[in-house]
Amino acid sequence: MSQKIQPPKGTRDFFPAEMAVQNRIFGAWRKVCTRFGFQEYEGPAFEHLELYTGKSGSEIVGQLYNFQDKGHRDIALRPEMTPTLARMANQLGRNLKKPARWFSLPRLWRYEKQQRGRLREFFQLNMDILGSDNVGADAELLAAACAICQELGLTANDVKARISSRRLISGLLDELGCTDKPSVYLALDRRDKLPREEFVAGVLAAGLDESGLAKLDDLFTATSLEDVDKICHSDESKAAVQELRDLLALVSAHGFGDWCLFDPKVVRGLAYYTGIVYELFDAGRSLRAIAGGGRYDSLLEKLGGEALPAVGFGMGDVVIAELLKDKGILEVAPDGMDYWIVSVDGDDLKVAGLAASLRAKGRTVGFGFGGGKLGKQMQSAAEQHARTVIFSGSDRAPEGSFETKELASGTQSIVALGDL
RNA sequence: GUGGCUGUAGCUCAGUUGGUUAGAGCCCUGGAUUGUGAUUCCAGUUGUCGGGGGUUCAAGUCCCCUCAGCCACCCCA
Repeated sequence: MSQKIQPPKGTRDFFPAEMAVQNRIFGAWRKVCTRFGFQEYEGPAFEHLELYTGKSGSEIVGQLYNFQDKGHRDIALRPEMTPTLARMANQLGRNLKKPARWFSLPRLWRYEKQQRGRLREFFQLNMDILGSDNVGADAELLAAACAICQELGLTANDVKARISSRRLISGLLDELGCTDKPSVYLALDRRDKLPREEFVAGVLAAGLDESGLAKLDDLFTATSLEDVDKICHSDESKAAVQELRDLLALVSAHGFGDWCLFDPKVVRGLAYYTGIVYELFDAGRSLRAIAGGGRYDSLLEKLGGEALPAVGFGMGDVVIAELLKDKGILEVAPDGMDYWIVSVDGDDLKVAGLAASLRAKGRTVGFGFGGGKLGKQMQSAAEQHARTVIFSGSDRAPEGSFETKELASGTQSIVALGDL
């Protein structure tokens, strides 16, 4: 047993049963993306290491599968799709029709310790809109993320999109005299995990005073935009509040109002978000985030292209599959075939010829090789989930007709070849 | 990368304070059934007890290392 070579840590084998599940998730992703008018793109599975260190710094290398190729180039398996997207968009330059609605279903690799909902190799739907600074683009993506969950059989009772705004927090921090916003974002992102003293110390070190700290706490315990409006006074924050109101109205118009709620605790650790941010969670909050995204208006410029406003989100296949499993809606009925041919007289040529003529008509057809006992052949038909068995070489059917059996009902009949 | 828990047949698991030849169900194979499956009955195969080392007269059981899985931290693009 231990002699057998196991799959590498954090990877999965997809046997037909697992592959059917995977295809169901992929199917929902493609279906909804297409329904929303998005176009699919793909890039290389590996990129120059620089593409990732440029954006995230060299500490990211610890989380990457990277190596030197035979030409001594530093290469990394892609850990995310956005840098590739940015690179491709930059390549098109002014030829990029804006706004571009693009999606991709990349396989990604991250050198991390695996646990529930997090593996070293996984798939992640990426939906992005490039070239629009309109809040309608944010709403469109949020609606799409919810629509995917709906397509997979989930409801507003199962999934909640928690929405906030970097711009809102940024405006308040300016108002409070903050001198180091990135470290406050990090502290806020971990506010409920950090010991209170540590959180307070971090915030005070970033230039806020006691009253500023109290305001931050007020913001984080706010449950409505009305509360927030009373706390924040800067033009930037007021504009951000209005933007959130517009977003929620739009998402309601999209039909997903009850899937969404304002949650000032959503900050997202990532530095590059500039506007609205959101994360989708299972209602019980027992799993990791199902999806997360937001607006990143300065990222493409930072990666060497022209300034281009952008919004996007990512949804991994692992957490959503865990949730579907928990809900008991993960299993998919195996794809059966239309016909299974059972040979009565053992004439393989006859069977192959019959299969060919039915397949030419688009029927799905299977049969056992080399005939064998009828009972065994029938059992194979049942195992393959065939709907109908055709008996080939039966002397009970006239020339040009076949004896058939519906496996579900057990009823047998004589059917002309043209009617199969 | 840090810490905790777990590892027995293809799968799910039992295995007493260390004690002879390690068990059950499912699955699988064959038969009852030489022209009919998913029901039933009968028979049969299943293992370096994750791997390596140690303690002991004796280790699935105790100790150390290692590998793998789960959980929490870190991180979360």
